[in-house]
Amino acid sequence: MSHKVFITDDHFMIVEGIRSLLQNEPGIHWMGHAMDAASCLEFLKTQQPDVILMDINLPDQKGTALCKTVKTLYPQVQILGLSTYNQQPVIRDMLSNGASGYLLKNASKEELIDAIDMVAAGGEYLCMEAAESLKNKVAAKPIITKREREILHLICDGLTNPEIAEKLFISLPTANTHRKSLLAKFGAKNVASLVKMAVEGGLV
Amino acid sequence: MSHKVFITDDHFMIVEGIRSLLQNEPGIHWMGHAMDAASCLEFLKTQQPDVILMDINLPDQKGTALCKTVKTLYPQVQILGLSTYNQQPVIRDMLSNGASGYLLKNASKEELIDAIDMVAAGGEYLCMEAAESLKNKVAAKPIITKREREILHLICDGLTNPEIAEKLFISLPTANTHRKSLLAKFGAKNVASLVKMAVEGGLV
DNA sequence: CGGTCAATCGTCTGAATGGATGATTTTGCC
DNA sequence: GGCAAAATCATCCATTCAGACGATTGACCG
Repeated sequence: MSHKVFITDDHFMIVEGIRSLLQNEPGIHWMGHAMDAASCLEFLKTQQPDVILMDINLPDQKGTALCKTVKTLYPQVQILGLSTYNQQPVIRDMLSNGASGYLLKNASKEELIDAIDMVAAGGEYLCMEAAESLKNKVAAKPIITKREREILHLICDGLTNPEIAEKLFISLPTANTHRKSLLAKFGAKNVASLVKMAVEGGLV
Repeated sequence: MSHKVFITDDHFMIVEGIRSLLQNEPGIHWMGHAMDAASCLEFLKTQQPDVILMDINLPDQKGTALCKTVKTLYPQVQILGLSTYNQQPVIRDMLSNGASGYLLKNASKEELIDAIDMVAAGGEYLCMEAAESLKNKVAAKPIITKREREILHLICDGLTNPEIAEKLFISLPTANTHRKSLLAKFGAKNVASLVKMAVEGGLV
């Protein structure tokens, strides 16, 4: 039986590469592509593929958000995350938002087809690098509140406690409290490592 | 006349995509690809393309370094930087290391061919996004010394002045001096913004 | 209603940072 | 050899940070 495959990626060259790889492949039915989240959802209104290859970084929406939306509206559609580089927190997010697998863009043709077959059959597929990095780092992104995220942004922009307090119309001790809960939640011993984690975790 | 094109990129899908786009294009002679810097240099020993499409992130070497090497050994070869996302400091590095242009991987087929024609003719090509970001941000990466880079790494890892001093067998005032010259060179008012710039600038 | 948690405000304190300024010793380079 | 830059060390001082406490308010939820 033939798997219907759709791709959502704003990188034209990637789309073209995958199309070229898959279009003459028996067992794969190429449905087309979307360059952003909106067109992807538009497409899904009329047709549902078996598998969507989905980029992490889309122009109008985060891949993780789109992933969640799609899985809510069309639970039977399997999603395979696609990304250029190995980014643990994002992989984690994708999987927890319903993706069935994750693939790096330097994967071979065989790996790509394997992955599609696996997730179309209801299984899971993680490329070696992703699996490796999920094992090694237990660095789960902590759950922070809306206010804390605000403070985190300002800290990353180099604002001090007094400046944050002034900007948000709160007292200095309050700003300090938020800063300290951020440090505690991230397990960081100072702003330096906090900022590094935040930037690398894509929170900024 | 036909332009000889070679590509160096470790992302199989990209290579495949570009090959698919270019192989039937009149005026383009597809020479093949290399997945890393070493094979690229190996290939150049026997044949020289007119244009090399070169990824920024290679497994064995930085694209910028390879760029420099190639331009030193084969000045007549034109290099076109290729990358997924828009990263000002890297673009700057590529250009100052001899690249003739820069292209994002979401470029269209027309843009790709235009770019190849331009640089093959000895001209320059910058994709709109890259040109834009080079104009907007004057945030040139400051020149820092080897020692300062060392300190910068430790700061980003969350080490304090006393810890850095102990680790590098230098006195606390010295560690502090290095930290302060980093802040001065980056124009950062505290570690938070320093770390952010360093991480975003790809120095970590 | 009672429990939990986010968000706010507070005090106290030692440690670390950031700014100013100057000096000495290597080291690299012409 | 001699210059310039890098790397080292130093003192002084105000500000800021980070840890350890505690406390109140309001919102949401079972």
